[in-house]
Amino acid sequence: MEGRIVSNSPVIGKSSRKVTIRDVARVAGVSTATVSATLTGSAPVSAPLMERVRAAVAEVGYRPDAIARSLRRGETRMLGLLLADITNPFTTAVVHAVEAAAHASGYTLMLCNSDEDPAKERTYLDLLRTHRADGVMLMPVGFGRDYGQQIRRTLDVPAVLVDRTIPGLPLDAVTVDGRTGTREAVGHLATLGHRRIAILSGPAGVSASDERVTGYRAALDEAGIAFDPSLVRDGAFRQDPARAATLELLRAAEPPTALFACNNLMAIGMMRAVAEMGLDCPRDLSVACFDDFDWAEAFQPRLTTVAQPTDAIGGQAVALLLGRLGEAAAPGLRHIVLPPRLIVRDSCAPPPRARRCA
Amino acid sequence: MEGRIVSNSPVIGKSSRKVTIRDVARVAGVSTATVSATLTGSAPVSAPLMERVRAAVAEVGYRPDAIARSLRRGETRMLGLLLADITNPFTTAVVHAVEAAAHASGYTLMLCNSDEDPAKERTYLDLLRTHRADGVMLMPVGFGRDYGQQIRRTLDVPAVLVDRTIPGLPLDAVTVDGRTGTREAVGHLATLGHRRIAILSGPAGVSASDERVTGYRAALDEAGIAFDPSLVRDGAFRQDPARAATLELLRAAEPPTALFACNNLMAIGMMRAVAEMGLDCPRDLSVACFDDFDWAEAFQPRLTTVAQPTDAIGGQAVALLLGRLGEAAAPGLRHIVLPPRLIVRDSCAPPPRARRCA
DNA sequence: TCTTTGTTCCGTAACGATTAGCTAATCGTT
DNA sequence: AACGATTAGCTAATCGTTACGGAACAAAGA
Repeated sequence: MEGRIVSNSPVIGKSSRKVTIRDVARVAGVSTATVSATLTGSAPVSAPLMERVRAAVAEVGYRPDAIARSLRRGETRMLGLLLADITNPFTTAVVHAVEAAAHASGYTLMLCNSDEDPAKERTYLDLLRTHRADGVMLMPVGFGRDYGQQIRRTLDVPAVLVDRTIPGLPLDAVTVDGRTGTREAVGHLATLGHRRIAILSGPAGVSASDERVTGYRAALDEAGIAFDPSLVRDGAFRQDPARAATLELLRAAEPPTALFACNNLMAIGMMRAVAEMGLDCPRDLSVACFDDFDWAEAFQPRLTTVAQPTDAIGGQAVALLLGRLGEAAAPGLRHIVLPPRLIVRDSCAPPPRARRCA
Repeated sequence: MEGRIVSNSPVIGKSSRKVTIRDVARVAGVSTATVSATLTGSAPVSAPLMERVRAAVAEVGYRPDAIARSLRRGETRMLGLLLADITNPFTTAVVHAVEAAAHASGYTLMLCNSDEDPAKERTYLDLLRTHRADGVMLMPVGFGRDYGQQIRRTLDVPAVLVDRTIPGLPLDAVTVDGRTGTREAVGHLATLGHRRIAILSGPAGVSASDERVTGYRAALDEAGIAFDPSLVRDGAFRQDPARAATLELLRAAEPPTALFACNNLMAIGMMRAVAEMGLDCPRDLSVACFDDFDWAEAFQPRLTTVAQPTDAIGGQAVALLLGRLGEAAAPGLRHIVLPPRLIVRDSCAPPPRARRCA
């Protein structure tokens, strides 16, 4: 006979046979109903039987099967977490809070990353439906009227939008006040004396970007600075486009003296461009951005940022979603808007009048 | 009658009634077996019937229920992803690759974050068992002999260790060659003329840390530099301990002229300390670290780093795990060791002899 | 005409847990 | 002692899907 089996089974693999509730019942000498009752507490069980059941559970090494339970109960205790970009530190900070809150409430997360691709997002929305997630937290990537409608059609469970809202999509949402945050940061620049302040925006139509641009214009108005459309550049919330846009801005005939990036990725692209141009910050140019980094304290220039309350965002998102899961679902839509916080560091200074004098 | 129902149902909620395969079968005038066969292709179905089934599926808006399918088939097409720290950019880069690979193979991820807590890790291991994940990818947080045994007991499906190995835990693994990476980086510092090179290590006993310290000593040997234990400080792979350790090192009687941090978090802590001491890098002090950052090009000092191939790590981890899932599980253990890459930037320079002369 | 060989398709028994519905048994109360 | 009320535990149906064994029927060979 060929094909001997060498008995070195070092690799942990699938176990021999599934231990079911029936095995426990048999060993304990009770019915499966009683085992279930002791384990879930759904019905009263006498102390001695409980003891026998627990002993039997330990003896046979029984773990209840969540799949079977989900099928029967009609709930999975799983939440979909559909992200636009898991690589983004802002996202991961939120995810961290979401995970903690969900875990504390006995929910597990299904990780979905759309990679900024609306098609992949829809695929995942479908997947979450088939896998019967009890609810979904969504950082949407698309925009436009049709987009909202399509999500609406695919969605079939309670959902919460995180970071962005979608017009015409009636869902609970948790966002931060991008208008105020940007207004304060740009106001800070204006106060320092800057008159030509450029902004790197995200895609037009995305709420998080639009709000921030609105805040920018508000700050300009307050400072009595005329709005110059050529100082608003779309950096698509991504690093490379932001870098390119910054280079264009800085090479223009009349370059800005200050730059504001609407998110962290664009801030990196912006700073690369600044470094490439050989400019010293904040001497030659002042910069600031939305989103904070934990390394902002450690590298030069120490960036002035608008920090988002990522813990609160994640926690509130889970709270909102779990609120919808119970029977007593409040009727109206809920939109929680959290305040950002301006952190002033070293990257902003008065504009270089010296250059003009020289 | 009190309690009118106001017909403003703006919130998307649970749908009315579940559409099952039976509904499709009824509408198409076939058996549920035939519907299943057409949808999964598990058995031959004639063209006309297929057509009718497909039409019926579209008509009633049927989505197969993955929970029921999992129960019946005994596989969930879910993979557990048990992370030590989702906030770490290295981790998220790997997760990004893992997600892409898993998604491409039709698997969904269950996101678990142990937050560097062995107890939470075990809780999640249990949970993954309960939820019947088909396999697990694990970035372990503990160490020591007992630790491996405990994981072994809890684990019940194929698993792959990522980034770290555990002695006595016979599992497939994907890691990078930390020894070579560190040896090259520290060698680079030695070549520049540094003799007192300090290293911030992770916890002793963690493979990723031990390897890197080994590489450090190898580089010292090659350069003919005597090993000085006081130049090895445990930064626990975390930011604050690394900052504290760096301050101690720099305030010592005979401070090092170069610093190497064994991971990204410690690099940040290290740089904070350097900034706090008012030292200019690389003039006063040279620094380098394991792990690369995408903002390393954008801020000062532009850090010299040892970049890990995160895409490959994630991709290989999934490949290894999926390989174990099929019937034809290869007998032996597999351990894939990937090469890191030294990226030389501006943070290393010859040591400041000037200081000694002055 | 009567097998034989193939094809489709259907009925139905799992998968493993929960729970509605039921049967006894126990306990006070009158 | 009889009665309802309460309780503990059991049986069996159920969740939605897949896969096994066989039925029905057509084509082909004897």
